[in-house]
Amino acid sequence: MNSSEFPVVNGQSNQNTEVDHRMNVSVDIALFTVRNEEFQVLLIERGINPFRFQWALPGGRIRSDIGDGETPEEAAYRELEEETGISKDLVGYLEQLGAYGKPKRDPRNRVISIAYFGIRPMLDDPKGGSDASKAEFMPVDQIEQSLAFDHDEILSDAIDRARAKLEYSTIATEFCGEEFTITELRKVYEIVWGVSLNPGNFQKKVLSSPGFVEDTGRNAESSSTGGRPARLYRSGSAALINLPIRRN
Amino acid sequence: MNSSEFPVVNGQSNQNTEVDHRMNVSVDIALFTVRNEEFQVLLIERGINPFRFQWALPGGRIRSDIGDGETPEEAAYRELEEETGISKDLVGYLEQLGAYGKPKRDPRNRVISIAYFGIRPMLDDPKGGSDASKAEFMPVDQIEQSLAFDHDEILSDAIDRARAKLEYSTIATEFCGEEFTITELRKVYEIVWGVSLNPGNFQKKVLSSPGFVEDTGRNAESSSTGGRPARLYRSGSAALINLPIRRN
DNA sequence: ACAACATATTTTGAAAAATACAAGAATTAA
DNA sequence: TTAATTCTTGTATTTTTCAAAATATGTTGT
Repeated sequence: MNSSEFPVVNGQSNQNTEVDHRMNVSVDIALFTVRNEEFQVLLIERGINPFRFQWALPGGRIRSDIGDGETPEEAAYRELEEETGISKDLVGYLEQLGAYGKPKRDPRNRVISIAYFGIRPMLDDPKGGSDASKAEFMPVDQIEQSLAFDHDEILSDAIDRARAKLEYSTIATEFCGEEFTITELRKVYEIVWGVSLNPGNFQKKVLSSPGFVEDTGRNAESSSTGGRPARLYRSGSAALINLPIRRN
Repeated sequence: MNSSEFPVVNGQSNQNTEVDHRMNVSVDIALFTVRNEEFQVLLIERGINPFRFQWALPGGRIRSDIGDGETPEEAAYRELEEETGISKDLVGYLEQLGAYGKPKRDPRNRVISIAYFGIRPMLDDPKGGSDASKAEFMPVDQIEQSLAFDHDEILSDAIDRARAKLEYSTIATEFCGEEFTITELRKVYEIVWGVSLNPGNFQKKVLSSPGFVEDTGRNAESSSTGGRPARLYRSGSAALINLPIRRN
């Protein structure tokens, strides 16, 4: 089946090796948070064509002129800060979603994009990007227009990934602050999944999963609405939970 | 935090746009099978430097000179066939694993690799690649030397992914032929996970998972060693199973 | 040929574990 | 005291595990 009689090796085609197959490689980041009881994602408004004035995921090209060259993950953090002002230490979690490489995904030229999905803890400050570019967290189910490039597809995959990871991992704690109550954690599940969960069962499940959360020994400040003060927990050492939390 | 006062947009850095950041993009494929009661992966022996005579995952560059340009997945199938003679229709399953982009992963120049993980049904024929290059299925736990490039890392991730997917998906059936017995399916789990499972419980779990398998109404040919003839099943319509199969 | 045994698949049953649902107890503000 | 909220407990149901038995065939010995 091989058109050549020579062994073919990785990273080296059997075509004329003078042919330049290089292409642009970019990163795109779907950074999620829970704010205002909503599952939100960070978007920027594009300032130039193509897709000028349309919303897009933050991102940009991986640069080869920084040191020995940057890793895709380094590029993701750099672009996130450049475009939205959110620095690496404000990102609680980042993992690669995958590569998106349809030939025409960028109308200008061939660009392969490595997409990341990340989580930023919910904070009280409602501010978006800190620089001139327009960057905003927007509720994922209230995005009316379609996003630039293939970012609708990337965002859809990222949402699926985020929802799936809640089941069998402890990343839900990344949406919370340093310390949180079980109810706050449950609200993350309820908001991201769009369901309601039985508080008692949820509490039992979380506290019986070894390493999910760690008791701080202190209680949360009692709210102005009364009620028994909730215990404060912090994130535990486990990354995975053996018995999944179900969505129903 | 942004060093520029201009809005920064996706796929377009705020640097001098004349700078060429393009790089080579390749695909690598970890194609698994179960043969000879072993969990095996397809490897090729490299014919040229770097890493000459070392084993590597099959793969190669995405080409931009084919039609409008090929998708990464098309490149994966093409490279697989070119390097090992295994055509697309012999691959039961293929999914993207992720992008690997450490700056020095290829000593010659910057190459981003998009890795795929695939499954080929177990077949009786023991042949490897059909062309001049040396391609062989090798048991994953008997790979002594380290692989070329960062393929050890890619293979390790692919193995993890394959093992994890058995739990909550029906891809185990992709390791089997068109028709199979429950015991054959159980052996896939046992071999890939390296555990032994209770036959009765496994049977109950599989048959009670809607759409996992479909009864053909026929039995397998009785073996020469005696025993009750096993019922023949084929793969069902479901891709996911709600209650996972546990490794224990 | 036929009984007795071996081998392998499939089914059944009971104990244990996990889950869902519901109710109640604890704590504090109003 | 009442209301609101968190935390705990109890019970019925579902799932899972472990073990044994039933089924269906091949092999061996008489």
